[in-house]
Amino acid sequence: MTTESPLRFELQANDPACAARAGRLNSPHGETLTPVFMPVGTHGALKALTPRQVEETGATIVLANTYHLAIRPGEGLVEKSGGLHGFMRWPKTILTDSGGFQVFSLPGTKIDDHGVQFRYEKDGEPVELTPERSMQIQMALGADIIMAFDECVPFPCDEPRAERAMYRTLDWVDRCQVAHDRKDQALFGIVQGSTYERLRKKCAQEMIRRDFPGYAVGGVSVGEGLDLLKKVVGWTAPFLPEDKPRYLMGVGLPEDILESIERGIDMFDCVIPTRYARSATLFTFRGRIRLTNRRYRRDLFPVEPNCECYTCREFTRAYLHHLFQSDEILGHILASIHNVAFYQMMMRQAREAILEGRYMEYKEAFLKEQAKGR
RNA sequence: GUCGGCGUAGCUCAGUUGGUUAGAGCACCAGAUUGUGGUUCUGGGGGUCGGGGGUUCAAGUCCCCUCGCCGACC
Repeated sequence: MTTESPLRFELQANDPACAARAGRLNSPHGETLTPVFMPVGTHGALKALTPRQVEETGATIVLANTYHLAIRPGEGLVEKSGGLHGFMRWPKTILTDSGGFQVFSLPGTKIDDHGVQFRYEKDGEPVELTPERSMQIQMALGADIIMAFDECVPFPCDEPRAERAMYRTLDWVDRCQVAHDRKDQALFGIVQGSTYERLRKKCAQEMIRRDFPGYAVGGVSVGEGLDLLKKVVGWTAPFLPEDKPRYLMGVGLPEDILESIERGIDMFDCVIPTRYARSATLFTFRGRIRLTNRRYRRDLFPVEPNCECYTCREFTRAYLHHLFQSDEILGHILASIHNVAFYQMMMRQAREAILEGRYMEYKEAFLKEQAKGR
């Protein structure tokens, strides 16, 4: 049985030397070239950026969050506003996360087979999320891609607990499929299994059997580090269907992303470019720089000379240093523009390299250059 | 001129009846941040305790002189 999906994924190229792939992902809101990085706009906004500025970075898909939007402003209002696309005025593709990660990231949650109770809320009412409720919210929000409600365990996690969470995730994904009845949204399944090869493979098999238009690898970016991340991806990605997009959730740093592309991942999201931007940490081909450092006080060069973003075209490091020292909002804006643009540039280059069959060379050169900055 | 109050980190201040190596907040410097609460966390550099003298085993603390600022009164 094949689920009909509003998503079309076309594989364009496989790198001859590794599992890296280039493809095209079409949603009702346009085309996205893969591998792709999706900037995160949890509350229906990429912090510090207008949708126009986000588009100018080259991003064609962004992420928002079920849990946060259900609490405020409530999915009903969003639905009345024309869904997330109308509410936040982002015309391109949107993916919503299910709220599953908040089980891991928010303190004071109570979880059982039925669902999760969040007791942490400081403002707004305490919330309960179940697979059904998560689907209900995500259908109202109206994103093009929505995620199954899963249980994400912390790291480290012993195998029995990881296994219980994995089977609960499988049970919940069945309930998500039953509850999801909108044909203009694609529901992705999420592979869990912590850092255990046996569980990852089992979970991948079970997800594939349920036939989704795309598959995510979840339960990473919880503090496991690059070595384990590579292993987990290596145990999972090769078993996922070739003709469906593969999404590594919550990752990550440039090196995390490049290593995972090599292992066959197509989609990424992470708060790092935007969060780091707000604390003055900017990405360059020579590694990260921290603009608040005194050494940039009189630095009249752009953040990254080879970057064509608005920030790098127009402003010096010294000016950005000054903006951060003065707590000017513009510092956050310009830094966010650059970091998001930098990630998009990195993904374009990776894609080009795959299409030309030289991905490994590209990755090695990129990482070598990054190391020079240290 | 007289009387009173105050001088401790860049800033605002705490410092017990005299008792180890004088503290805090902010600022500054440097790290951390992975399906986001613009946060938060973790380190670090900084002091002739206005200056000088005295009492004492021991003084930021008590005494004397002196300098500066503030207030009140002549």
